Amino acid sequence: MTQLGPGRPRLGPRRRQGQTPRAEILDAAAELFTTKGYASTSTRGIADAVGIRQASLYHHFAAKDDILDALLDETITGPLELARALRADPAPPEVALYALALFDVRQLCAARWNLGALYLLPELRAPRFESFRHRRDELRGHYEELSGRIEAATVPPTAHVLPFRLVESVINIRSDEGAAPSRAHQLIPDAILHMLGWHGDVEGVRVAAEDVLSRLSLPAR
Amino acid sequence: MTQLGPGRPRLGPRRRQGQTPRAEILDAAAELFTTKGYASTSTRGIADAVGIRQASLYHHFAAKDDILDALLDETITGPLELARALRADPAPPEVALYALALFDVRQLCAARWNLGALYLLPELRAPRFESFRHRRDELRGHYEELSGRIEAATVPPTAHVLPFRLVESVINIRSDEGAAPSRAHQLIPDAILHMLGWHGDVEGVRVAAEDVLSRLSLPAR
DNA sequence: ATTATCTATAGATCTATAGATAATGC
DNA sequence: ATTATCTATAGATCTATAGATAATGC
Repeated sequence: MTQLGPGRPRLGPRRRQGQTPRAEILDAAAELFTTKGYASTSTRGIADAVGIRQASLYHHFAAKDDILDALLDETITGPLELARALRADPAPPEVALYALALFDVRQLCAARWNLGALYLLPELRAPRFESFRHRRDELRGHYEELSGRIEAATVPPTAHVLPFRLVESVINIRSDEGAAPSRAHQLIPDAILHMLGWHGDVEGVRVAAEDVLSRLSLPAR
Repeated sequence: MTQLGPGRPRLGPRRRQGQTPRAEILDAAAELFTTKGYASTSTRGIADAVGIRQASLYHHFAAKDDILDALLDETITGPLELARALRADPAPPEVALYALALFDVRQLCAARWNLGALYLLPELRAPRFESFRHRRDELRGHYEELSGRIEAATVPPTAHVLPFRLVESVINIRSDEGAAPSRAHQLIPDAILHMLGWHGDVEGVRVAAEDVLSRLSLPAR
């Protein structure tokens, strides 16, 4: 075992991705929370997956729910900041919506674990996670606002709630099929425009959306 | 307290919908599982919600997971049987898909609790629920098969995975907004056809789909 | 006799804390 | 001195079983 810094050595080898113990714990918790759920995952289970003792977790996180909160925070920050930036941007709504969906889908697909599945955990209704819920509600609001600004008389106005849901579906697809379809990056944003009854030049919107993303220097991670 | 049959009387009054103790337990469990999750709901919590002692649950269900399994079964049976019946039906694919989505959305919206949320519980990955997962996979397959049969060259073939996901989105909408949009019954099936690039007479498809549903005598419950 | 409840409890967790220990770094 | 781990354990659960009890029904 290579000793990398101060502190008593671990009994076993490192098993997890991540430079710091904190990152190792988050990686293990992400896998377990997304596959077994939050309450079904014990702190002992996380510690075993990391290769440390159960009590050692508490040197890095004060409580189990702080681990989940850190994961949620990590996942919502990117899309939420992009959505805020897009609101101040002159891009037309179909381009802004396309860019937001594209970025969001890319992040959901690229993550090592299916972190989006954390959003669907019933435990998030607990007061502890209220602040996360507010941030997610804000993101949802941005989607609905952009969707509502797209002119398409063929579709009823209630349809503006659906684009956000179509992006979310990437989570369920990954969850059921192990991975999202390889073309999801185009598929979902395209489907959003079709669904809203928008029949302009989708190809052109895609190019413009990529432009906006690089201009806002928020490339998908 | 009205004594309705044999057995030692309860200490407290009846609090739940349902004619039988079994139905009362399922009603309470549905509320708790959908709002707090499966693992976060204790058998004591269910018993308290019913108004009986924790141990009394075990007269009606051999184990906690049998309660969840009964709820899952109740919810998947309707749409799955409809999907099987539609496969043997001469209706064109856009009508069959519309009918299936309409029925499914209606059931998801009409249920007293948001039972669809049970489908998304991470605990369902456990071997215990394999048989339910198979039935759900079959339903998903029916959606994809029907979607693939709809001719619409404007959309890539991968899009056939999305109609099922758009129906599922009713679950998330109910979960986030307390209720589905009042027009969801039309909104989602219509959006599915638009999304697939199908530009025929949606009005006519809707009428035909209602016809198919009454012909198969599976009105939405 | 059968049924549905009750009381009591075993045994297995699970989270979090207290305090010891073994490294590094100043 | 600081850090990251370890051992040990308290106290609070939680699921499921054993066996008693109080109704109805034959």
